[in-house]
Amino acid sequence: MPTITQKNPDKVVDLVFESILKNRLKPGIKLSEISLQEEFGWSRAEVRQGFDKLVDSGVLIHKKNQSVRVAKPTEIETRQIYEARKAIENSVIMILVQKHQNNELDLRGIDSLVKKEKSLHQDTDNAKLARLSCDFHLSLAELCDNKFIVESLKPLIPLSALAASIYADNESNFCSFTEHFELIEAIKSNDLLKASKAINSHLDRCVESLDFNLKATKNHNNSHLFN
Amino acid sequence: MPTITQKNPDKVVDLVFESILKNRLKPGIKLSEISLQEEFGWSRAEVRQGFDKLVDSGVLIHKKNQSVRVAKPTEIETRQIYEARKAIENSVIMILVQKHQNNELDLRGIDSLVKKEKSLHQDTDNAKLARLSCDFHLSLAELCDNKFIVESLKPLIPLSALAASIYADNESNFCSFTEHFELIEAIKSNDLLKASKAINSHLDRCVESLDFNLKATKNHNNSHLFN
DNA sequence: TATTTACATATTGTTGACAATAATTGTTAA
DNA sequence: TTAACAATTATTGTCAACAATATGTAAATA
Repeated sequence: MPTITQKNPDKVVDLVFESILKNRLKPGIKLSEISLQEEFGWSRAEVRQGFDKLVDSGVLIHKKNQSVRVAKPTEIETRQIYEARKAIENSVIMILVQKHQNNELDLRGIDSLVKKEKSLHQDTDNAKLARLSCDFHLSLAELCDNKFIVESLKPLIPLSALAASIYADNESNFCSFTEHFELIEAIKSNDLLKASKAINSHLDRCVESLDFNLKATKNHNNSHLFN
Repeated sequence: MPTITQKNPDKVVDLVFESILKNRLKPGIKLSEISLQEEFGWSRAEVRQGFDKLVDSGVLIHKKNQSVRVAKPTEIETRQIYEARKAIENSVIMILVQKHQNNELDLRGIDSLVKKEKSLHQDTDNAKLARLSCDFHLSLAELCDNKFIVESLKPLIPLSALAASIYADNESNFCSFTEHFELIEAIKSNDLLKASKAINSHLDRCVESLDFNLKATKNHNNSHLFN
């Protein structure tokens, strides 16, 4: 975690991202500028700037003169999101294998992440598990030391979480920690092809495990959105 | 080209992108909110919103209380930019080959783009050629029908142009149209591996053709920034 | 001449006010 | 009761004013 001082609009972005990953902010929920202004003491302009960024990344939807809403990815969009993730993350893994081959890769952070996933899986704490799973994918990207790659992937993670929130009947095994483990093993084995197959099939299985007929059956309440 | 009505902040973004691709806006140039306000009749707030987006994408740099400046990618950043482009564009090409295998790909637009490149190359019109070259890469991405992929790639194109503006001694053959032609041929041959090699080596050669020692030798003037 | 200092100007940062629009509530009539 | 309409409230859209900061200029000093 970088400790650079963060402007309030960026705090808005992080808050919304975080709340989505925690499955507090669900697809379609309305977010008013004033509510955040009052809850966190930020000015309307600052909240608005944060919302603008989130709209740009596709995580929030904005129609003129209406409050922004949390995105509700359609089936087509969900498939596009995962296609884009495969595009980026496959390259991420290729870069990491090459780094590992050159002994330039420190996987200790990732290892401990997977361990945490394993232990939480036994406790069946779904919310935290989903959160860790997202961290896993973003942490891999960050190991590339390439901010452009990280920024490309970043918005796709909360979007995936939103898709899961709509279409995953059982979010616990939606993004499997055993596959994460296998992926790390593939990197450690310095086998490009094996690693490529691991990430692709992992992301493919994430989509396959979704049931796009579940759609509107889930209903959500608006309490305790942010914590 | 979609003809949806565009808000002024987005017009600011497009204007800056366009001016960079035309090589009018060069690395390090200062852009004041007021100048754009006066030149195009937009309000300061609108210009500011556009600038915010451009800062997010890395195309503009913003230090507190100072005017935004056009980014000056360092050597390391330039290599990262192209690494990210390889990540995304390699997947773009893979998707296009698969589409072509299924007869789902209309390459006529791209074909005519490459033809234009060829003819302009004979006229040695550098500015327009560089512009077309950028269009080529973005058009390929758009053929994927995946807005998330397009949005990931989009900011990397003007950043590449800025890098070229600093480090390319001769921008005419910096991004070679013959390689673009070969790339399209590879897609048409339905050969995944050939196409993958074509895009990777093309982007590699773009970086290799740069001279990172040229740096500060070029000086720029500030007239006629936008047209 | 070169450097510093003080002053004046220009630009950005922030906020608040007001207008425009949407969402909600209330009322009436069928 | 329900539907349609009107009135009210709440929220967003826009802009302008002022404060804070940086930049540019010119005088003063060594």
